[in-house]
Amino acid sequence: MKNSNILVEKPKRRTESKEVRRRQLIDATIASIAELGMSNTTLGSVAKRAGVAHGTVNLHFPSKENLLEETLRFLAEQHYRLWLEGIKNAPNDANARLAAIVEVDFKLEIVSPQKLAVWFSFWAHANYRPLYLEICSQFDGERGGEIERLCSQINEEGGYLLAKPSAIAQRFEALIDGLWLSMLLYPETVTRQSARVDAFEYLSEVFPQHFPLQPL
Amino acid sequence: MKNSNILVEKPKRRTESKEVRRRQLIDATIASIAELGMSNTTLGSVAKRAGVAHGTVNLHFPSKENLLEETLRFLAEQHYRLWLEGIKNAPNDANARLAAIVEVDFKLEIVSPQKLAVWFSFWAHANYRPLYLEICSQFDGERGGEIERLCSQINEEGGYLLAKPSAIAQRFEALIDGLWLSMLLYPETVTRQSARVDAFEYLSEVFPQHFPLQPL
Amino acid sequence: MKNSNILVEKPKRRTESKEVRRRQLIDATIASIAELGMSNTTLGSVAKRAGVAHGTVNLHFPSKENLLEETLRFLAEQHYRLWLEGIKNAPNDANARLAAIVEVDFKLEIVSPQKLAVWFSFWAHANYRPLYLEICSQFDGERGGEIERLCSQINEEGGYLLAKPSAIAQRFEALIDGLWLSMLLYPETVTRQSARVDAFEYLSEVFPQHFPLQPL
Amino acid sequence: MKNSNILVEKPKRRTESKEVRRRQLIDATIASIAELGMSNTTLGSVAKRAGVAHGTVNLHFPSKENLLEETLRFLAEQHYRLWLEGIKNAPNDANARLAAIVEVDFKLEIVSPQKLAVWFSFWAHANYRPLYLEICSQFDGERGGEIERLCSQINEEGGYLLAKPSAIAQRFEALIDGLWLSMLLYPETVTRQSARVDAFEYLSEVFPQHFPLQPL
DNA sequence: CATGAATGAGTCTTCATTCAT
DNA sequence: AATGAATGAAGACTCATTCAT
Repeated sequence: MKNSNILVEKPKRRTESKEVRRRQLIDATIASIAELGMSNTTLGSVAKRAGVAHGTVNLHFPSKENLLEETLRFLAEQHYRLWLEGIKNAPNDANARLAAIVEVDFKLEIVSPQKLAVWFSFWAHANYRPLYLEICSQFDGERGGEIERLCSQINEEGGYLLAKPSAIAQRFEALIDGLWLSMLLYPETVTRQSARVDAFEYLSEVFPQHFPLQPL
Repeated sequence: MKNSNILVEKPKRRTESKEVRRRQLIDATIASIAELGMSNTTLGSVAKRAGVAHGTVNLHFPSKENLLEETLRFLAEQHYRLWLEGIKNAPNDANARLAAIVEVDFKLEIVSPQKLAVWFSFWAHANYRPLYLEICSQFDGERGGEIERLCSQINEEGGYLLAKPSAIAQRFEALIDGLWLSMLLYPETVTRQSARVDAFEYLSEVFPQHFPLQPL
Repeated sequence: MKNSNILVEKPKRRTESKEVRRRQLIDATIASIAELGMSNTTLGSVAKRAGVAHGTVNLHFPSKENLLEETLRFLAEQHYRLWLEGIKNAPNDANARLAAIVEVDFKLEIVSPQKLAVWFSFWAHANYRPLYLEICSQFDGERGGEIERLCSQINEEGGYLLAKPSAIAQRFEALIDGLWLSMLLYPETVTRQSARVDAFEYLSEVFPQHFPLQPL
Repeated sequence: MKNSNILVEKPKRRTESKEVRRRQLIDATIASIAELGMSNTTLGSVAKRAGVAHGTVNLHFPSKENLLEETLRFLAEQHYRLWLEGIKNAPNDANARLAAIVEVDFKLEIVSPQKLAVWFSFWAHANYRPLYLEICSQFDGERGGEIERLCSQINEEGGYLLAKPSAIAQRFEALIDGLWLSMLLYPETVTRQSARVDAFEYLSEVFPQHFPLQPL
């Protein structure tokens, strides 16, 4: 009935606008969490930033909790999407792919000050909101696996004789997380650029041939 | 100014029991934040865990905000105290001192699951609670400076020819933070022991002579 | 004034479908009140049961209050209509007419579980929604008058020597209401049939010659 | 500790005052339901009538639903208490006891206009709030059993030859409920006194020797 | 010192009503 | 006529803080 006429665009437009509104609200949520913190983020603060009325948030998200979940999911999916794109477009050698991963991890869309704040807010709640962890973990696993694979390959190629590429990979991931934290806490001294360089320098330390030190 | 030395506690109260009660409430706060998250931590949840009545919390801390600050201060102080002790007791060579610092950073008293959760909760709020940052930053600065100094010295001693010991130092700190996050999020796979080893392996990578790889 | 004859519906609308839709919504209202209670009945719950969109209810009824009024009016009218029909079709003797009234009062269309629930919901609000009472009272008065007249006549015919037929009539009406309540509260033990028998037994008690006890 | 000194009255006073407050809030709930109806009764309307602040209601009752339940329980218990007292103080013959039951059922404490409104509000919700029914049913069952027993006894004593005393009893209970409804809907014409007389007249009709008609 | 009753501001959520499509 | 997105007022409930005991 409603969609019997395939040429009718209305239903689609409605749906679209609904998606737009959801996205708008998620953006507002990110802004609010970044600005006020998760504890001080209220449906009011979100609605205000989205420029809509109070009740509109609950119209699109059944509950505040659901809004937060969807916000995290959005961040996770965005990271995943850019990550896929990054490794797809990278040359097919291991170090180029690893580099591509790093580049994504320090793209503005991923680690804007706002989004950093949101990521850490969610992580701070991971213990008692298992769903938060779940939302991230699929991608995290996939990414971790890929990094490990790449490290293994590079290790072999270079004959670096390092015992456990898996340890290097894990350490590398931890390093990036730590750099993210530094960027969050000390944005004046640790910038996106400096952190990115830092990450690459780590790769230079462990895989000197594949990642020759950039002369600054 | 007001907080010229943020980590130094107010002069000792008259009654000892008052101090005891304060400590009890801070412990309860840590437990509550770890268990319920910061957003769900209420004076009620703290009082319950401390086994005292509702109003007692406000008797010892003028406000909830102050309780949180004092809790963070307690954690920061504890870390500072153990850190001081660690480097005081360490042999006087640079790598021993650096190792001592790592040991402290993975002591149970510092990175128990509870305390990890609390640390990240505070960091997640650092952006809009500048005081939180302030409380940490004095110690963080001192520790960072020391690490940098030690790295420089080791670098010189070993003739590692790495361009910037300061970068190594920063990267090292970031790595530790990242390991903390891994311990928080994936306590099953990243334990205190494994994370500690990871940190030392990093030192082995950059200062192989000073930190020879431990054969497992 | 405005409601000089409260039970008479507004003049027929232009479109037939409008009337149909109104009836559909009233049925949905009855279903919703029966299922969820009056407090939990929302325009949403009504729309859902009617299978229409949210805003459609307000298209046909200016307000929720008006919808409720019209629903009550519908019930009252329906009772009135069946009552008129019942006494019209009854033989012309008093006891047959009284019996006819009882039969109507226990017809499924009048005392279905759903409708019972709705009746009592409205009565529970009669105190502060005078209009509800008004809607019922015209019919109630007429019916009460008729019952009293019939009782008087029967009383005279039978020479029962009961002081006040008016009291008998009132008592009889109260009994029926009470039986309705029993049917509402204990549908398992008090059924339409058993309640009907009960009502007739009462008539047997007071007018034994006119209503001889039915041997079961 | 707290109660070590048996002479200390404080703890008791506290408890007492808590009970007093609860009662106060239940009274306010009854007043509000009677005045505004159940749907329009809010925690605010209750708090206002009790002369306390908004949050105080939730301090003593975990939820609005619980407040309503406790209110119903209070009414049911009050009825039960007066009923027990009534039959305890009555002479030991069946008709006196039956009369006592009627007297209780029309006592002002039981059928004040306010309380009538509340009773019917609860009954109107009985279908989807099974707990409401549960709260009433224990007493209702006990009372019903007693009435039936008394009717049986009276029937035997009088040799009334009425087939089923149980039916008479049920009818009697229904009649009282119906009279309550009349009192609720038409307080001007059906008063406590008139309804009480009505009930007794019914008994005169079925048990003429035991309940001779009162000459008015 | 400690208690816990009371307060009332703040938050989430629901929902009647409006209105653009 | 019908839809359903948007609104915002109102309600239930929470909780930091106060204060009498």
